[in-house]
Amino acid sequence: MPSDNGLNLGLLLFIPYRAMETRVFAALAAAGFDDFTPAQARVFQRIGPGGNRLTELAEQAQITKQSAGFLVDQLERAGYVERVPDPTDARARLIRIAERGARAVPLAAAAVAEVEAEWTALLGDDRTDTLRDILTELRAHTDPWAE
Amino acid sequence: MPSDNGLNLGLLLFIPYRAMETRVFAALAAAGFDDFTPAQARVFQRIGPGGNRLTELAEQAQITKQSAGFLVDQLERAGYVERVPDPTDARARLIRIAERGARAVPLAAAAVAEVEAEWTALLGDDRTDTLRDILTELRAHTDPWAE
DNA sequence: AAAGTTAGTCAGAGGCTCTGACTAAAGACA
DNA sequence: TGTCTTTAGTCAGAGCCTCTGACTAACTTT
Repeated sequence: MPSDNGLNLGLLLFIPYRAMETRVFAALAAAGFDDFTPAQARVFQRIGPGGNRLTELAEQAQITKQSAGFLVDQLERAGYVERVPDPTDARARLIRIAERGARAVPLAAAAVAEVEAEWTALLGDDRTDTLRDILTELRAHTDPWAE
Repeated sequence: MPSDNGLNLGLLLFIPYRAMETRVFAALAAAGFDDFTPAQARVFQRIGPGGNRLTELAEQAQITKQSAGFLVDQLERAGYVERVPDPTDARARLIRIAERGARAVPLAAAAVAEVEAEWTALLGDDRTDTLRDILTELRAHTDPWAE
């Protein structure tokens, strides 16, 4: 599906995304956080400071709540997240980052920062800022979850 | 894994990528090409004009050759690709786009173009060009397959 | 000619995601 | 209040995807 000018933007977006994911994974695995999968991480990544309901995580990750539940079960068993009752709704529970998860987060953030720094060294400050701006703008258009 | 300035670049790249993929899928499904999966498409997408060996497709898609073989089997059964002997190596076969696949390609390209046009309308010509330039530069750094 | 490498397949296991059906709690409303 | 509808989440089952390990056949190197 080429465009008139090189690869299509979809694939062009995917390639660095994949590179980032691989790097963050490798960094976490090297630090002993090797007992989770990419699919679990994609859910984990969406958990906000106050916790989220399963349905929210499912919608944001664009998977069914059954799939999200399956992944959260595993994250919970591995100690990355915990489920606590939602005080405002007895049907729901909030999924929160648990102790082991909280230890992984700064390592992941550091790995992200490292990759971003590499990219900035390559592109320069201005173009990196521009990239972030453009992607943020695109997000507002393509992601119903943009704040 | 937030950065100091909004979402991390990984997620920011992923969101529009996903949007593009979803749109292309929907367009193909609407035209009757609904008998293939995202995983199959990610392999199909890498097939070049002269065909490719299974191992090449596997490496580019970053999956094992067993997985690639599994997906190509299905694409072949559905008529999207065909395997022909590689004249230069009797062990290998070239995977080429077959008749049904060839009919899908222009539809996919049109869907990509439509989404890119939407994005251009949003961002403007200059910023779209800039985005493509930056991503192409990033690709050279993150993708061993960059030509 | 022998040894090592490469292309691809077979077999088996486990992980991911889906659809459909279900329970329980919440919200709407007469 | 009591009923109806919606929403949060789970259970069950099926199919798809991906991996590791082991293997065959053909090519390359020595």
